[in-house]
Amino acid sequence: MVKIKGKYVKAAALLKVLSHPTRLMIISELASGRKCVNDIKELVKVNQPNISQHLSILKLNGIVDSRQNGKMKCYFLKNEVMIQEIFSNLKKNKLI
Amino acid sequence: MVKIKGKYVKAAALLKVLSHPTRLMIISELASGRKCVNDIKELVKVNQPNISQHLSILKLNGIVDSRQNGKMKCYFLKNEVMIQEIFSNLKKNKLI
DNA sequence: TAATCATATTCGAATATCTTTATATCATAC
DNA sequence: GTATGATATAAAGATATTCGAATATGATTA
Repeated sequence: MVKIKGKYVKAAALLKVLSHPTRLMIISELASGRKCVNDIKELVKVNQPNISQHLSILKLNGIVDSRQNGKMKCYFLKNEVMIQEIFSNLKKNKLI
Repeated sequence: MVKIKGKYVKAAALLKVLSHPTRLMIISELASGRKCVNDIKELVKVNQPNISQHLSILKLNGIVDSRQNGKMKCYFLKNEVMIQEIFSNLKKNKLI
């Protein structure tokens, strides 16, 4: 009766990516539309390298993607439906 | 336009508790009914102190509760609706 | 009470994560 | 090309997490 642990490892990894206040706030901001790094930095009130690092983690984990926009770089949610669902779940449960 | 960061801190804290494969597996097992520590240990295939540690984290964070049952201790999901929702969400998105 | 089964706690080592500071890269304008 | 604005990366230090080993506590029965 061995459960397939791999799935839990993957799910846990995604949840871990989501389990940081700054990253949740970034996702929340991107849920209302794509934004460039400087905007996100202003909205989330975290210094620039740190924002970049968190964006990098989100991107590596397939949660956001980015596109160059002049000398700025815009980030947006990649799998919006899934994230929206997880977010509506958190909201429904009064977690955000 | 400052967002209330506190909520994100709380939500992130909950997600962090969920973001461990062993804890996800424990929750998954408890989703089908209360079980005592030894049963969980067998199902999840983790040594006893480690199971106890994870159960303790889950309990401290209000995800499970326990009741003494003879010389055994049974654990069960505390806020089943919320957990079921988060789980059905993960399942729907093929994460577990 | 002593023995035993069941579970919990403590501690240390290894590892991972987070933040800050400094520096590097990249795209554009001049 | 160089300068500048925007973003990324690297290194370092601080903190947190995880696990296993040893030990402790708790409940029950003899």
